[in-house]
Amino acid sequence: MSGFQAPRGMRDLFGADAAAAAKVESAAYAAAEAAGYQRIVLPIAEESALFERGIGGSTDVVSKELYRLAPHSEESTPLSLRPEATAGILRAYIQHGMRSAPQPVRLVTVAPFFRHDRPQKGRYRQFTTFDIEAIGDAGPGIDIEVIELGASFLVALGLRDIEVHFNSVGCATCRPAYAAALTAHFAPIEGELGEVDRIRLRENPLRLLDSKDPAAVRRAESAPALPGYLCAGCAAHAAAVRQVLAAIGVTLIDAPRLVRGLDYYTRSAWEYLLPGEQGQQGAIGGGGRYDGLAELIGGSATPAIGFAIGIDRAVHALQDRGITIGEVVPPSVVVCGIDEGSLAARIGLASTLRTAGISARADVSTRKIGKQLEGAARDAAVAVIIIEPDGRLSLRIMADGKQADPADEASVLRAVAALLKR
RNA sequence: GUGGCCAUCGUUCAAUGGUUAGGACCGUGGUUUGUGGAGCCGCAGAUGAGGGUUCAAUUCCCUCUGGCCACCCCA
Repeated sequence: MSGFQAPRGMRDLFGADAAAAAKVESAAYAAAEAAGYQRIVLPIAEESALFERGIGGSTDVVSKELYRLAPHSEESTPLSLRPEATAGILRAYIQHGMRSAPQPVRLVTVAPFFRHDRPQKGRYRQFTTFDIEAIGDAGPGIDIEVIELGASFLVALGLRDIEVHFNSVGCATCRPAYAAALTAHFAPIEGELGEVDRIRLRENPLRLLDSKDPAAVRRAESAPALPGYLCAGCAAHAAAVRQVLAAIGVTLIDAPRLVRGLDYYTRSAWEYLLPGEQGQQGAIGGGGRYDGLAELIGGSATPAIGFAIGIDRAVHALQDRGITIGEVVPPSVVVCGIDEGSLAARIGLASTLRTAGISARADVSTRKIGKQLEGAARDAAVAVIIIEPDGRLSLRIMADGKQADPADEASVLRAVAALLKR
């Protein structure tokens, strides 16, 4: 068992796992496209500066987890593997002048992303997410559309007990005042805080609300609440989102301490959570509004909103609940032959069947017919076509073992088509 | 990135400081050489890597690699 292994935190997906992931991916595209979102396929790498400026140089995602590519030559611009989708999508929006298209521009992608984090179940260095971005609309209507789209996608997958935790993190005008209030609130106990929390106190006090440190948790209970500090615009926006979602049957759970990890979020911020799941499994996705991001990366002011749902985590959650979403489906017809000379005929006939829209494979072995039938039976084939030494074809129905008398190709093709139609 | 637990055929479990590391599943071949998932009989396949201790290491120690858990972070 020596030799090469897949890199740490990166997996080989095959068999049922690959089938499930593919199914979730196609369900994601179907859900998004049905709602008017168009696919966008982006480079797997971008200029490092895009992520540094867009996501925030002080975030863990950029400061510690970014896969920076070794420069190929002295002139080359530093590139990094994408750790998330939003920055790249907004870059494409700006680059291609999508602001002259009808707004909002609705985009969807299901793609792999890379973060150099310590791997764990549900947390991989290469992971796949389902991303939706709606760019160019300040909401709150589009907020509601996007939040509902993600929630109903997860419910339709079979995760009926998904919870939507919602908060408003304010905007550039109201958040500074709240941050100052939090700093003032936690400052008296600075000495009791851990090192990490002390840094947060200085750099991003909102994160203190997320701390697991007992001292910080206790202090957080009496912390001022964000809603009280929202400006009139943000408060009205959040109220509208809550009200309309309630009206259409999407229950929001208020999460005043929910603070998304990336710096660019404004106003609406939410997470899709599975209650009762341990570790990484619970946080299946999250989203937010990022009205300031376009300007940060050199575009004109453009409001935007989006979410990311982890495909890997969704698959794990489904598997943990015993929900089968995808399985390997072998071809329904196997073409066997009595003697080796029939190989060309076997492969040719299998191809003909496929052209006719029937899934089929040839048995390309030199095994005896009994072994060939055994293989077909294990693949749960519906029918087997046996090429007789004289070139005629026998159709055998696997369910009952009935085998018709040898016939010509045209009539066998008709019989197979009729059989599979039932 | 910090701390902890773990590592035997493809899978799942055994065993052991000392001849050929065992079973089950899976795979593969045979089963009077042209008719199926069973049965029977075969075959193949592992101590993650590198060091060390020892007469002897898969077993003890160290490092690395990888997995999992908590933290962190987030999808």
